[in-house]
Amino acid sequence: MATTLTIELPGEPTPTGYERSCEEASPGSDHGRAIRDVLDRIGDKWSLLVVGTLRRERLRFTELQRHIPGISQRMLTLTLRQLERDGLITRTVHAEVPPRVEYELTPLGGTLIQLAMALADWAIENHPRIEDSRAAYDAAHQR
Amino acid sequence: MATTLTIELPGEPTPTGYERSCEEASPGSDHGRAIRDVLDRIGDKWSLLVVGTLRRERLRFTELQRHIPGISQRMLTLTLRQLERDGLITRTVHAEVPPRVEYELTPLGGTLIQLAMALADWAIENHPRIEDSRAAYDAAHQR
DNA sequence: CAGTATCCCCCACGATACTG
DNA sequence: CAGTATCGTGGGGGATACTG
Repeated sequence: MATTLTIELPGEPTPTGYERSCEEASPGSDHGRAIRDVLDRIGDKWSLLVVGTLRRERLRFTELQRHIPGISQRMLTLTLRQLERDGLITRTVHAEVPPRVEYELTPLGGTLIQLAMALADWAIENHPRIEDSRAAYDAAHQR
Repeated sequence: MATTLTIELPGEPTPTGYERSCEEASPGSDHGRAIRDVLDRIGDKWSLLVVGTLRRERLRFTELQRHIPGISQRMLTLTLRQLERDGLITRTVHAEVPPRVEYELTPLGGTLIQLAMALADWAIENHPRIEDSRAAYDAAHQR
């Protein structure tokens, strides 16, 4: 069983949201705001990592913290709250002592994973080129 | 006329870079660094906008500034320098008076466009859901 | 025209301490 | 266990002025 992701690559101008939003002076437009909102979330330090960690299993607060080395309680809380507010994860409190709270991806959060994977694949494939370019640039411009 | 690119997304564990980097305590690992580097670039305020503006035409400094309302000279310069250092755009100085400097995408920069489009499409398609979720969350948690 | 150079502000994030 | 509350800091980014 495999999912199929289809991307339209316009040979002729079939303007995508991105193209249109670039034309029309991006920020301020509705599309500009949508893109900015999403970029703010995936561009921050922890969101994508949290989503990735939840991709297969529902996890508790402390378990998440163990899976994501370096994250502080504060940032884990904040990140989880934002993801919950945006409808990307759910937070379930079980009425027990001691308290048990579980987080899991929503379907919407699941679709974000596809994006994250495309991003990660591009990053990993092209990072060597980027590093080489940086080295060359630094060599040419240092004094 | 449009080309169709179809990608098989494995339903069974064929770990992608993203998945692997989530497993292995992302930051610190090589993949973690690659992803972070790319995220830092596309997550910032102007890079994606600059790349998008250059997607079809080579442009001069002032032209870029006109196409991207709100960007300051300083931020345009900084953004262009980083993109150039990462090998995503080229900077060509023509020996003329007055000076003429033109920026254009490299092939590597061109591949970034694909990413940007996937991102933008996801953002535009899902933004309504996100906004609804936010409204619901805020209504439920306000005091 | 295509940038530097300064100054300043805000806030994302980290560290630490405390709590229902 | 799963969080708040508080304090402090770095640097991303804006405004403005100046220059080869």
